[in-house]
Amino acid sequence: MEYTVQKLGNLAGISTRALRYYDEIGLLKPARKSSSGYRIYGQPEVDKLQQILFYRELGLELEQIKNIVNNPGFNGSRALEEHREKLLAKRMQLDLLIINVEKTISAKGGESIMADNEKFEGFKQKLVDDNEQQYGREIRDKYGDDVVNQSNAKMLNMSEEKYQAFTLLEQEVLDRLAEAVKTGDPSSELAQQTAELHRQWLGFTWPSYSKEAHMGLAEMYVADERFAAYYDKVQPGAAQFLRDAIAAYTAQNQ
Amino acid sequence: MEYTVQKLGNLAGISTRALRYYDEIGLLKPARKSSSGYRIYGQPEVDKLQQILFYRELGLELEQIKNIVNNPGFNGSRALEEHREKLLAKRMQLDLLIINVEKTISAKGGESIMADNEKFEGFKQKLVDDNEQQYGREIRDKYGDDVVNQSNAKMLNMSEEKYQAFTLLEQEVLDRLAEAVKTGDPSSELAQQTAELHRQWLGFTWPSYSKEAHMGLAEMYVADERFAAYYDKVQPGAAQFLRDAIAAYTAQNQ
DNA sequence: ACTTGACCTTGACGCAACGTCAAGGTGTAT
DNA sequence: ATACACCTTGACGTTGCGTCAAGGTCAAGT
Repeated sequence: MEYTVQKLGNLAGISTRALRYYDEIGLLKPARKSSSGYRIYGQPEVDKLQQILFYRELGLELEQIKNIVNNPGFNGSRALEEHREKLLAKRMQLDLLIINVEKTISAKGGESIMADNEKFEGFKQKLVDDNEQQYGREIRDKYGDDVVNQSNAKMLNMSEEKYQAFTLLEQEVLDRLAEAVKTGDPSSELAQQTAELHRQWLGFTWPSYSKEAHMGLAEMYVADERFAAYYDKVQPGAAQFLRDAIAAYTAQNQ
Repeated sequence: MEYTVQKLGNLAGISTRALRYYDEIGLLKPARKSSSGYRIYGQPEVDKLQQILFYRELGLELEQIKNIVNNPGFNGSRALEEHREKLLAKRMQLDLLIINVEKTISAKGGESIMADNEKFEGFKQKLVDDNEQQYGREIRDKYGDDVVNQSNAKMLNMSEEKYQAFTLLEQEVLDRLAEAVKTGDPSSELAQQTAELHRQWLGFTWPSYSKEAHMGLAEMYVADERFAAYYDKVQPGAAQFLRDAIAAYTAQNQ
């Protein structure tokens, strides 16, 4: 089946202007031009447009999309698998915002206290995630990790060194957590070290620290299974354990 | 606590440039200016910025956001409730895309057939949803439904009359489904009428119809509980029933 | 007091991704 | 031939900043 700009635009839900623009920039060329000059698109273009729309949804710039889909080595199936992963990640990021708004509602109702930095939970993560979507895989493969890390660091207004320390500390939290969980005791030395490391990690993105906010975040980790999953990859029950460790940590440092 | 542009920008994950721009357009004015001309923000501005970021996340233009948050009647708590609703809707819309990519992967693997129009499921819904976020509540309240419906119709490249018919038919499907489900028989006259109405509804957005695609969509309705919920609001089990009705309908019209 | 580096200001240019409009050609049904 | 929907190219304009320049301010260290 063949499509002119309006048919294809209707099919996909984009404007004819966008299709002409995509032609102009070399992102999506029509299969051919009719004798009267009309753009005629075919099946391969339909499939390619689908890919383009997924990439666009994930926040990539058109020039980037162009470089990806027009690469001779482009693999449509593999790309689809990646879209899926990234859409799931985007969904999780959206979940962060939903939880944020729910917490803010709760705080507004006087049921809890919310620190200023908590009010922006999710938005900053979105920065890094969006940056990762845009530059992550392709650029890492091509230029190595530094370019992306620099960009992520910039997003969070950190030096590259600081960002590296940030990500290393995150890994250390996970590693220490894995060990601590084996003790089965959230107030054990290892568990308290984990909580302290976690606190240090928070220091990178929080302008100020409070035990309440720390505890609030820990509660969030277990309040929703989607976030518990991040820590439970270390060990089932690790998110709960970390919450308890933080509870002990914040109570002890009162 | 008070913040200068960089502190507030770091807190919220936005650039100093954005904050200055927001000041410039009157969206977010600082609490005061220091003797040296520095912008100084306080607690009310922090809360307001959070609201702005939620609206921005939901796709509203800054001018629109400005009109909303600077309205003397603006109610922060009510706004937060609305953010929550809309974020959940956005999440559902994202789920559509995830299911689409999963179906495309399946089709690529030869496990199923996928029509061209199915490849863009979710993207077109995104158009209407985004439009609704931008213009829905406030404009409907202010000017009535027609302005938004016109805009939605334009999004889907329909006349206003066609869009009205489209939305009315959608309601009719739900109404007929409610009745049909009471028969308990997916091949009953009522159930088959429902499936026929559903097919007509699809005719508004699909350039071509196929039984396979129809069946595929019906499977989607029950494959994921998040979408089943849309039909199950009629009656628990209605999504399943509709799927079965469509199965009978497409088998019978073979 | 002076220096240094981080942070602040205003002003201005430029960009991505189109939306909109104008002028004129094409296809199809009546 | 007419009418209407759709096509083309060309061009201007918009939104929301990113980036840069020039110069002022703040705070800690010497």
